[in-house]
Amino acid sequence: MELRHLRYFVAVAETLNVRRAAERLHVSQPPLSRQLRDLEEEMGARLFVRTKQGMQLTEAGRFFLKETREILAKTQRALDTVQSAKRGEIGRLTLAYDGSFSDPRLTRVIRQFRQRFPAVDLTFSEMPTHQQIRELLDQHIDLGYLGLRFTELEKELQFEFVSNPAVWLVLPPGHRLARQRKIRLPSLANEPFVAPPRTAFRYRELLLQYCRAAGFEPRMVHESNNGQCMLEMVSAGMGVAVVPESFRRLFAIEVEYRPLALTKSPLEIHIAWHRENHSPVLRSFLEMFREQVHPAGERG
Amino acid sequence: MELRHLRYFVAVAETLNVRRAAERLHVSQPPLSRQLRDLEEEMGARLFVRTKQGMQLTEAGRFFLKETREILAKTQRALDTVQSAKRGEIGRLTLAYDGSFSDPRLTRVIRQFRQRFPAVDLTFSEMPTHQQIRELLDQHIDLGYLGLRFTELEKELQFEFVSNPAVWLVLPPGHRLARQRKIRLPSLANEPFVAPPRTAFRYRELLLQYCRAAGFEPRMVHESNNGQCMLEMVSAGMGVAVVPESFRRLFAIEVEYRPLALTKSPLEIHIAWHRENHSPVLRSFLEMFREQVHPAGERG
DNA sequence: TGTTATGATACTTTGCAGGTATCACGATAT
DNA sequence: ATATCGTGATACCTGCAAAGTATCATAACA
Repeated sequence: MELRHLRYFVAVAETLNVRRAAERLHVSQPPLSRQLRDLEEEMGARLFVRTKQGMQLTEAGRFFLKETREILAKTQRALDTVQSAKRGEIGRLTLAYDGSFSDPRLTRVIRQFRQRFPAVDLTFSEMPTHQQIRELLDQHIDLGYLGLRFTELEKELQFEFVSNPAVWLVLPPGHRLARQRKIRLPSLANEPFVAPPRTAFRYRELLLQYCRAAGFEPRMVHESNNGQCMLEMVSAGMGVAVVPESFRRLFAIEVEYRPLALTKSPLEIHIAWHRENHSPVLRSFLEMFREQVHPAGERG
Repeated sequence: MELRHLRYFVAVAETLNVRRAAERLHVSQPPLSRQLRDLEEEMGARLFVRTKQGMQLTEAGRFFLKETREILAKTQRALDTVQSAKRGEIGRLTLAYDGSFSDPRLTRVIRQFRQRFPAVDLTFSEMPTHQQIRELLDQHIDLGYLGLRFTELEKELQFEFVSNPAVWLVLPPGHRLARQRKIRLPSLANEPFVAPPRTAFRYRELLLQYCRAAGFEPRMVHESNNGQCMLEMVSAGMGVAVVPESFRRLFAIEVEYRPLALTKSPLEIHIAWHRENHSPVLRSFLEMFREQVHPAGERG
């Protein structure tokens, strides 16, 4: 039995007239008669009684009609579902972000996405950059939001630049440099630095490079475990630190923020996904994210 | 799209291996590959990603698999339903009985049938014989339970003899004939007869024939509208009547019943159905009814 | 480096859906 | 009565597409 048989059966059951049904189906009458007969033979039951004028459904036929209509409707829905899935309006999306680089644009996109595609099961979790890389490679998450670029290292991943968030100098309250409004790197030559967490080793490397370019080797002290910890240490007077601007919003810790005069921020926010991840849901999300980050008028 | 595509898709989705799926489907591998490709092309979406080792479902594929399984299960159920309907285990059955010939065997069969085929929507209603004939001819009811035979008249109907219920003479209380235990027809030559209802004209005709055969023309008085009315009239002393034995159970009216010595009862209970009614439910009912009326050991 | 698995492709065969012509039969009109 | 129309069924032909055979490209694996 094929769907063709069901489609033909419904047409005849609805018109109770083989010729008109054939017309509606855009076939000639004899093949339709034949298919009907085949269908009846296959299930070993009459679905119609052939009377003088037209056909009449049998008891079995009436039941079959009801179920057949449901089957055909269900196949139509299945096709629609696939279309939706294809357009990325359905499915699952797992994304991660590095809390140190919290970006209101990201949460805004997520909110929008939830609204536009309510059928998508969207989960996201906080995760440091280095862990995101691992999870992306294992295809455990669909999209990462990373504080640094790893392009050269990870050929299996696709990176897309988002922004260069500024970095700020953080001073203990009342620090002598706090009197200046803007501070240049060389002024920090003799300051102890609160080191970024070991996990953010690439950021640390970049900081070192900048300092060396400014002509000094920074003295790293009291390595911290996370952003909050870094600020606590600075607040306690253990040293100065250089942190992403997002920290100002994230932590309510009593420290002084000062702009740092740098030719270019060491930070590069990227989103990243696995090259072999062709999920249409991901594509939909990327589209929406790009629109948020580079609104239509702002391009080129 | 045909069910074939769905069956093939499920097999491949379950094995994630085209060759093994082909084996399971008893086809060779290339046609299966081709059908899969056709299916994907038709809905313009990839259902599988072809990787090094075997196939992997896409997001769309996973959704489609779920719905496809439901569709296939539903078609199976539809086929089963038709089989049940064919065996008369499902459907509708409308039957009527003439209350004047109420028969405990009929209600017993109905009770049994309800139990055995709970999925059958069984309705039955009281209806005088002549009306049943009309409704049978119009195919408004499936089965009638009639007090008289109409075989010669109604070629479109199929009759089946059930029984010859006895008729009883009904006398007003204290009537002179009530002293005899059994009464022969000629004794009634001079009695006024309470006539059966006009609708039961065939019964009336038969009664007349019997009386004429006994050598007298009965004097019919006070034509009644129904059985109850007949007995009321007899009870009021307006005359005598000849009624089916079921009246003794049906009506609690103060009259005297006496056996009537007749060579053969004028009553012939038949069941009847339309010749073109091939409803399997009807056939199931008939089978059960016959078993009740002529139990297995009693035949031949 | 051969062997064995994977799925895809090229080509042939064949089964069957669909087409045309026609029949049998009944209803209806003439 | 007879012709005409409408019903579905049947016989037969055609063509397409599903299924089969043989083979390839590729990757995993021994």
